[in-house]
Amino acid sequence: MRIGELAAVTGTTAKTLRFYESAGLIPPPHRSPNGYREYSDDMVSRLDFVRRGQSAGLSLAQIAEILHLRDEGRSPCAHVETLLAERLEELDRQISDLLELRETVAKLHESSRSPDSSLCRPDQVCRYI
Amino acid sequence: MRIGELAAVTGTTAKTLRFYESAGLIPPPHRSPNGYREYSDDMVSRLDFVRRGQSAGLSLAQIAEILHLRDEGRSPCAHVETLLAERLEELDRQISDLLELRETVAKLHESSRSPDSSLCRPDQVCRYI
DNA sequence: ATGAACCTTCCAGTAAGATGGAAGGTCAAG
DNA sequence: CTTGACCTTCCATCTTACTGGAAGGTTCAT
Repeated sequence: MRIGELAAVTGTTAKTLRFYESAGLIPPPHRSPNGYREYSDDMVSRLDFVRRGQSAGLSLAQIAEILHLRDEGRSPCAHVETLLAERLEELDRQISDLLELRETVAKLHESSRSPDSSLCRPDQVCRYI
Repeated sequence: MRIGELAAVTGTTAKTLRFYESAGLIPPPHRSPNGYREYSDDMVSRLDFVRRGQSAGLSLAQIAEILHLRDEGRSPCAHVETLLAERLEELDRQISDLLELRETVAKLHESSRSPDSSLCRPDQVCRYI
């Protein structure tokens, strides 16, 4: 199948697939005599894996690592477990950071809703922040 | 005060201050005869405001908007309230997205911890993702 | 007079994941 | 024969908030 069809099947674009190739996520495919990329069917599942990896919050670089392990015939299981554990820790950090920020912003917003603009003095930028 | 001193006082760098000037966050200051930037003391509070705005999760562009309103002599209160409300909505969206993602990743990670590698088949990239 | 510590401008690059466009080749249908 | 839908490469751009470095001017202490 050619790049446009593969893109349609996997819900992405030809542009993105060429980018994925340059990023090492998919191997350079065979070329037809006219120079067109010609993909085999198993690229579909590989790209599905990429999409699932992204849904799991992994970066393309991490997804590429996993794929490369597999390409070398090695089982990526242990590495995947590590990546997922790290991602989980990072998510917990991000979430608690955002919750803290949310509290800060909520307080600022609450105070900004009291329409007591007499307290708004020109010698400061904004009393709410 | 010169740029290095202002940077030290406000906890940033001369490089960043020049960048802030180019981004319209601080006005171009007077220059000494030798061409050095010469800042007045009220730049300190302006930069403190920038830092507080960032702590509230506002972008430099949003902070610049607020400062420009104030620079025009207009009260930014109403605009600030809108910005904070939008930021709060966005934070809620981000947080719930991350919580959802955390659930997904936690499940994947849990299943990846069962060391049943007999299920790891070479014809798929990784059964965990 | 010389070295350190400032300052200046300008240009380039970083992360991440694409996206847009130019200029051109290929192929099938009408 | 031409139109339209594909495909190719390469280069530039987007976002955000800086950061690095080159090449050079200024000031102060020793």
